[in-house]
Amino acid sequence: MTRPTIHDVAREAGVSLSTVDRVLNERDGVRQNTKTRVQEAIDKLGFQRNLAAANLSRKRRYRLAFILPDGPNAFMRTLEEDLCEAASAAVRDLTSIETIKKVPPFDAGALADLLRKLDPETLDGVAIVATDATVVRIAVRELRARGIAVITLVSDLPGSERQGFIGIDNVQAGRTAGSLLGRFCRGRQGRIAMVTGSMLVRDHAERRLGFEQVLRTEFPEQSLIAPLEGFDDKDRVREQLAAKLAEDPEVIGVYSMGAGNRGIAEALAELSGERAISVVAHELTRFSREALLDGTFDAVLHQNSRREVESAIRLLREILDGQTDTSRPEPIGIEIFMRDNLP
Amino acid sequence: MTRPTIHDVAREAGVSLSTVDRVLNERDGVRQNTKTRVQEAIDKLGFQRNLAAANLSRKRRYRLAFILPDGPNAFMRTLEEDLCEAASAAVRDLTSIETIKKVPPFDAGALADLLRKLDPETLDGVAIVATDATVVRIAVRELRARGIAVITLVSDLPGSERQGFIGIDNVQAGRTAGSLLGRFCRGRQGRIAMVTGSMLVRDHAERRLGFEQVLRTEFPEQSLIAPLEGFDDKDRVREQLAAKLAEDPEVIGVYSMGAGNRGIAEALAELSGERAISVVAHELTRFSREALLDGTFDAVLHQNSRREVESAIRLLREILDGQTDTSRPEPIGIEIFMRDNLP
DNA sequence: TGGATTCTGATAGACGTCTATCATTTTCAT
DNA sequence: ATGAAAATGATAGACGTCTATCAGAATCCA
Repeated sequence: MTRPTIHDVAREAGVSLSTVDRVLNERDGVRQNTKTRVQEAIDKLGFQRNLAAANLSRKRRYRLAFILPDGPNAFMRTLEEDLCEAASAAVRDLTSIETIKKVPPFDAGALADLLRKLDPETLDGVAIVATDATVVRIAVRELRARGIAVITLVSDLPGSERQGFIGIDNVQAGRTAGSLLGRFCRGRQGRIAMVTGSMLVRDHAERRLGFEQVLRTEFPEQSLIAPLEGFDDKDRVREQLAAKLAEDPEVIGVYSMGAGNRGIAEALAELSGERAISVVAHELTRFSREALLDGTFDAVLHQNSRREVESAIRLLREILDGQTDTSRPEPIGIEIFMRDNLP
Repeated sequence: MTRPTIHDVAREAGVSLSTVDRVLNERDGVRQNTKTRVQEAIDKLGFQRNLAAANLSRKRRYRLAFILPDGPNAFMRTLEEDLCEAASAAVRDLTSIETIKKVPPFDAGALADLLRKLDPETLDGVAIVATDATVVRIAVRELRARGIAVITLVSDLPGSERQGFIGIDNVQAGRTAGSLLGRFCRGRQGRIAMVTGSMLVRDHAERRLGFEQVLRTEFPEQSLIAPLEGFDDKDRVREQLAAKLAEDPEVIGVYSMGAGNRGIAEALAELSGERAISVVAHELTRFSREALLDGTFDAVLHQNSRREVESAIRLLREILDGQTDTSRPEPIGIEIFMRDNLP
C-alpha cells in the first residue's frame, strides 16, 4: 500500500538506481531499449515521483516575475495587491515572486526592452500582461531561447511562443453584457449607449464586438449609439455621458466596457429620479461595488484577478516542473455580479 | 538570501537542534524561558519550516474521506466526479481521498452511524455533506474527540464542532435570483412561479426566503404564486408547472430553486411560442445548459463543485498541518451563467 | 548536600530523490 | 581481436526535517 519509489522501479526493471534516475531526468547515455524497460516498470507500478523530495534534493526554487503596466488603472492595481498577497503565501512553496511595473501601459517598445534585460541566472519564469505587437513577440521568443518560461496574463499575445494564457475571453464578455442588458431593457424601447476606454485597446474592441452581435440579433428593437471614448478617465467619461444623456432622452441602457466607472455613476446620479436607465459595467472595484449597492448599476462583469494570479503561478510552476500532464486547469470564467451576490 | 533552516534558528537562539525541534513540534520538556528564546530567533530570522522536508521525514500522508448522499441528485453526482478527478491529482501531494456515498439523502441517523464507524487509524480528516440534526452534531463531536478533522461541504452544520464550511450562502443565492428575474420581467406585469424540491430542505427554504425578500421590496408590481413542490423529480415538476401555466396565463417568470430542471424545460417547451416567460434556475447541468443555449432559460445560478472540492481538500490539509494562518481562502461565490458566459 | 527530577545536547539514521564520481561492463568500428 | 567509446552500476553525500536514544547539565526538594 506504500507508494513505489525509484528503488522499486529499479528492481522491477532490473537496472540500477542510476539508470532509473537518468531516465527520469532525461539525461542521455541510456539506450532506447533500457529506457523502454524502465518506462514499463514505471507504468506497471504506477510510480509517481515524489516532487517534494526531488525539489528538496535539488534545492529547487521557483523564481518568478510578473510584469504589469504602470499607471492608475484600478484593475491592475488590484491585481498587484493580489499578487503581493500570493507572493507571501508562495514562500512556503519555495516560490519567490517579483512584481515589475515599470512599463507604461500600451508601450510595446518599453515592454520588449524590459524583457530583453531579464536574466535566466536570477529568473525561471515570467508572466506578462502583453501588449500586442511584433517586437514583443520577438522578445518573448528570445526569452524562451534563454530558457525562461513565459506566459501571458489578462491580455494575450496570440501567435507568440508564450506557453500559456491566463485571462478571459473578451468577445464572450461582451456577448454576456449584451444578453444581460438586452433583457434588462426588454419591454422598453430606446437607445443604448456604450462607453469604452479607447477603441485602440484590443480588449475593448473585442467586448464591443460581442456586445453588438447579441444586441443586433436578439434585441433588434433597441438601437445602438456609437461608442463614447472616455480614455478610462473618470472626468471625461462623466462629461461625455452626461452630455449624451441630456441630449438624448431615449437612452435606456448603458454598457461601460472600460475603466472610469466612477464617471459613469456620477453622470447617472445627476439625472432626475424618474428616468430608469439600466447599466452593465466591467470590473468590480470600490466604485462599481458602491454603484451596485445603491442601485445605479444593475450588473458588473468581472474577471477574478486573485484567481488569475493563482492560476498563473500554478501554471508557471507546472511548466517549470515539466509537467506534460492532462489536468487542464479550470479556465478563468467571466463572473457576473449583482447587488446580492457581491463577495 | 538562502532561506533559514532549523540550524540557523538553533545557532541564533544559542540552543541545540533538538531543542528547536521540541519547540517547533510542541513536544514538552522545554522551559518557557527557552521556548521564548527559540521563538524570538524564529521571528527574527523569519524562519518558515520547510513543509515538504518535514512531510518527507515523517512520512506524512493525508488520508481524507468525503461523505456524500447517495441517490440520483445530479449535482451530487457531478460533485462526485470532480472529487474523483481531484483524488487522482492529489496523489502527488501525498493525499489519498476516499469517497463514501452509502448514506441516503436527508437521513441523519444513517449519517451519524457512518460517522461513528470512522477509524482514526486509517483516516485523518473528513468532509461531510451535513444533514442538519442533533445526532449528527454529536457524531461530529465524537469524531473530533477521536482526533479526526471535520469540515462540512455544500450543506453546513452550524453550531457543531466542524472546523470549517465550504459552500454558498443560499439566502444570497435566492436574493440574486430575485434581482435577476425581477429585472428580466420589468416592463411586464404578472405572476411569478417558484418551483422547489421540497420546503423541508433547508437550502431551498433559504433560497425562497431571499428570493421573496427582493421581489417584495424591489419589484412589488409582480405577484408571487405559492411554490410548487416537485421533489426534485422531473416528471412531477413538468406536470405541476404545465398545469399551473395552463391555468394561469399571467405567469411571466419562473424561479426553479431545486433539481428537476429537465421538467421545467419540458413544460415550457410545450407552450406556444408567443408567450414569453423568463426563467432563472439553479445548478449548471447538462439539461440546464441546453436550456440556456436554446433560450428556454435566461440564467442559471451555480455553485462550482469543482472549486468546492478543491477548497475542501485544501482546508482539510491546512487543518491537519495545524496552520493557524491568516490567509483566509477565497469563499465559494454564487456564479451566474447565461448563454454567453457558459464555461 | 545529595539524589531525584527536569531540561538540554549530541548523535545517528531515516524520508525519497538528485548529483557526481569512478568502476565496470557492453558495444562498436577497425 | 583490440582498443575506444558508450552504457550501466555502485557508492557516497546532500537537501531540511523528524524521531529516538542516551548522556550530560541544570534545577529542585528535602
